[in-house]
Amino acid sequence: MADEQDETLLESFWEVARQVRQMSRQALAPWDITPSHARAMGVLTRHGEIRLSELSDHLHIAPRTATEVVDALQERGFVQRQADPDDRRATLVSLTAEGKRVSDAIRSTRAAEAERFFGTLSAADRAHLSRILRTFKH
Amino acid sequence: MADEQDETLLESFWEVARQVRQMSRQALAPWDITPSHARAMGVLTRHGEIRLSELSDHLHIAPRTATEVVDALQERGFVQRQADPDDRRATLVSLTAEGKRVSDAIRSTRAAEAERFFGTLSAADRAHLSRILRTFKH
DNA sequence: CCTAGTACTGAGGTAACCTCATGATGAGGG
DNA sequence: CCCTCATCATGAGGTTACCTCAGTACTAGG
Repeated sequence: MADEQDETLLESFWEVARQVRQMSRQALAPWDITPSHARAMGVLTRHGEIRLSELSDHLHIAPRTATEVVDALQERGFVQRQADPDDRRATLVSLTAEGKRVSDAIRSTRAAEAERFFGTLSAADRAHLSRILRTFKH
Repeated sequence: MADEQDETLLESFWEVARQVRQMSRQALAPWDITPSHARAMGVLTRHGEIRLSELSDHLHIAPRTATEVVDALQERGFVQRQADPDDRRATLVSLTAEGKRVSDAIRSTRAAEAERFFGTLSAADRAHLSRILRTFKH
């Protein structure tokens, strides 16, 4: 039945997600950075200087958690906090020069790993998968 | 380029995986059980009485972690430990009657949730997705 | 029977999240 | 003008889901 198939679909998805997660972790090992920190840097690369709350929105995490991520990245010298001149409650977060450098390096390595992972798929299947996944866009 | 596309493919995948995880959590809320515990019960449903180490293999987790999962499920009365008569180092884990009952209930609810989630896809797309995901099978 | 390996578990740790409470600030109404 | 209410970040403390390393109990092979 459809139910049966959907459950295995769910399981297959879970399984592949697990592999993706593991791959991601390995790809990031050279920089000794965690996936969630890397994702935060990706958002900062794409959006530039943004508020902490904006960052948490993009990452789909609670603001409090974004604070922790920024703490960690700041400690490593990858991001910096600045007071928002327009709203003294807010703090703006941005990548440092070092952060940009590392973010770019990560980005290209990740792309290579993704290529290796999804490379076994035919171009048609890749397009298909991409289209199907996009239909779930919130 | 392929790189660019693969990176977004990776991101799309991540995004959908996040939704699936969230859905899973919600579907399990009525039983106040966590996804990882539910998965362990699923393995026990499919395989019956097995060793703790076998359980950890099926779940792709360290044996030590399986110990913790079984501890929790045992405390709730869903599984039981028995000494393996053939090897006194080993312990066999199995579902209790209550555990079986709950596992079945979870299974059908999960299937319904999966149907709701993947239901927006056409039958063809579902088949496609299923096939593509299976090609990653370790 | 002695050594090497295997099965589980205690101890302790990490990543990635969460909620709730609090202090500082902004914004709109009276 | 000030008073209330919402919003921003963060301190404190918790949870889930993992991990490694060390130790104890046991099996198996020579």
